Amino acid sequence: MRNRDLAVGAAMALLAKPGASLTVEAIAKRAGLGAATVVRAFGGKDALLDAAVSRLLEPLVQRARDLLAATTPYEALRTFLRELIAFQTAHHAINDQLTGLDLPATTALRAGLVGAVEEMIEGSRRDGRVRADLDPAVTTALISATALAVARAEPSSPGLVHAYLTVLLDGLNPHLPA
Amino acid sequence: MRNRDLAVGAAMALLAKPGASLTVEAIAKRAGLGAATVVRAFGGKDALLDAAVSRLLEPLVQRARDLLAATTPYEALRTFLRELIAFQTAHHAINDQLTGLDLPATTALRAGLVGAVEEMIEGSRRDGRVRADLDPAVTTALISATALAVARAEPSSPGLVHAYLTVLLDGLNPHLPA
Amino acid sequence: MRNRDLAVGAAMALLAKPGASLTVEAIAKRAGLGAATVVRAFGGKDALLDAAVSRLLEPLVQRARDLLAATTPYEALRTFLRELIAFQTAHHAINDQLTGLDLPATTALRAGLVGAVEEMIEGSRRDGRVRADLDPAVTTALISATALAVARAEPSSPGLVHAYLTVLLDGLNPHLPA
Amino acid sequence: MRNRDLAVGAAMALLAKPGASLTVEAIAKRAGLGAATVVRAFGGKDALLDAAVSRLLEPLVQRARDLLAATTPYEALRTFLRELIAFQTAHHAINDQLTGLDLPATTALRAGLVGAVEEMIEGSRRDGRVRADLDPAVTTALISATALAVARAEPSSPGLVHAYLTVLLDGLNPHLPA
DNA sequence: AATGAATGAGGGTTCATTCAT
DNA sequence: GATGAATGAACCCTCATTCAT
Repeated sequence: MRNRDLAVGAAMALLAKPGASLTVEAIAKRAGLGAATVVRAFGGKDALLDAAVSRLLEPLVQRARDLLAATTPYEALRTFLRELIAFQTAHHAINDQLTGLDLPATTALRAGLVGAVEEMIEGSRRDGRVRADLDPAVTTALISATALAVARAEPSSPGLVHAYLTVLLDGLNPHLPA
Repeated sequence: MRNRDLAVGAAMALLAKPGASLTVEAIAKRAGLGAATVVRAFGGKDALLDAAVSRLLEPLVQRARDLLAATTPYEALRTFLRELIAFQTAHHAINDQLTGLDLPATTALRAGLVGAVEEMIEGSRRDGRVRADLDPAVTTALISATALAVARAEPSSPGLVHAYLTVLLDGLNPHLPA
Repeated sequence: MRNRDLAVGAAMALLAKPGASLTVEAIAKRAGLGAATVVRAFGGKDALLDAAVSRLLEPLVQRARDLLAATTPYEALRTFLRELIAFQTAHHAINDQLTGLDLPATTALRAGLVGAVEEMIEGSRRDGRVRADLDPAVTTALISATALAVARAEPSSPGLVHAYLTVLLDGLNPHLPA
Repeated sequence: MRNRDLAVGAAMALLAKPGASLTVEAIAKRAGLGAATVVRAFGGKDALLDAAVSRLLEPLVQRARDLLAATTPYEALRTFLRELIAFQTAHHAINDQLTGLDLPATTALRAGLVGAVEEMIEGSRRDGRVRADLDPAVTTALISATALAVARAEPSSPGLVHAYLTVLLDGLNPHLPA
């Protein structure tokens, strides 16, 4: 099963490379394998990419859960947002060329990630660190969508990320002036 | 040529239809033309889509300029943001299937749009309506990236848009609590 | 639409050639066309072969109907059987490489052909020319299956066909010795 | 080798299963072996299938010889025809997916089978049980071809087999009415 | 000038066969 | 000797582009 790892690794590398063509042949070549080999190892392109994206997402979801367990929801949110953006920045292509594919494991992980963020939001609200006049689910959706976008912005810059975090967290602050 | 208009119109319609296949043939069929005619009229698929997207973007840029001329920068910003999101919502596909294509006119218009937003930001800062601790260019980039993302979020909802505008504008408010 | 005819003709020729490989590329090459052209003209391999086989079967079905109208059922049966075998002989491959394909028009024509033969059988029974102790539908199935087989036998020979017709028709004779 | 037996057994089972995919891998999996092992043991797919089909045909040929030794040629013919059809019915795929393959042993056995049937025919003729106006070799070919076809007919039915045997044997009867 | 028709390039997938372990 | 793994060849299909009419 070393092939699976090679192929997944190659796909992950390509996912991280903006503009890379995600064809089976390109992935196989990068893995030093034949195209037929990677197809056989996974049973189809979708399954291969599902495995690759899942492998990228897994530690991220785990990290979100760890943060929730280790610190306050609001601190978890602040920290995780930074890391989420860094991750997305490092994997530009992860949401570009994947439309139309069937990626069940990836979908499940994404749901897990959204769930973790929602916990952070809800906890922060209970702690009075996040405004209570917005629906938690909507707030979560807002964060997910915008964090992803900031990461994908061209050109990306540390300043942009900082501005995003500042504006977002201030905008979520419950103690706003009238 | 009248055919150019027909083709551009068809492409615009398809761009607005999520999930539509943006093949030359599909565009030509919708335009009531032959595929060869469409290609010949533009010299390639890229040029055709460039024309179509430009035509979609043009009134948007114009609207931004009109708002700047008609009202205060901050009011212009608030109003334009809503309309920008509505536009993106109505043209989901506009940024999905266009990666990797060479669209010079579209790029120029996007720059114009960004420029107009930047003027709004800068004016708002001068008027004390937007915080001054963030770089205007970065703030503009932040708005552009996130507005687009909110529009493309699945599932989109009025609540999400409202939350976005609320959080963003509050986060940009210069009178924040310590 | 001259391409369609060329492609269908090429497919028909290949169908008649025992052992010929019925790939899209082989058909296209024989038609003097590119593989993509024939696929485009029909929308898929199945549709192409359906058209080709249908075109082969059509005159045969028509001939069966004409015979039914022109002469007695029994004469029609005798004549048609000879022609059916000759046809199958000339198109060996017609039933070999077609398993697993979706050929709606062909299926319909085959049903029409079976229906015509059944009419011949039933009429012959009424006229006392075919034994009545066998179910007409079964008799039709028997004739269809065996005629096809005789045609496909390797090596085929006029003697075999004659023997088949003799044995079959004598075996169907209602005036058998005790 | 024990593996040869396993592989041949698996191939035989798959040959009996209509619609089964006769790939090397499918055969190997059913045999509980690796695909490479199966190929290595036989030197190629053709040789494997040749062995499998031969093993299926062998007892059939033996049965034909036994019948010839045990009873009158005509009785042997009648009995064997029934069994031949039953065999073919139970091994639909045996002649479907085998076209184009090189199966020397199978070919030899088929020849042996045809030889046995020919002996039955010739003996029956000598005994006055089968008409003498047809060439024995041709009559044999007729029987072989049609028996196979009846077995493969879709939908198969006991009625069809009975009709076939009735019509064929009556048609071969030497005492026909003028 | 317009287009139906044609196609080369490229994509995903299957499979008999080969090879390193 | 057995096999998981690898692959080249072949297949069907899509699509932007070109060409003859």
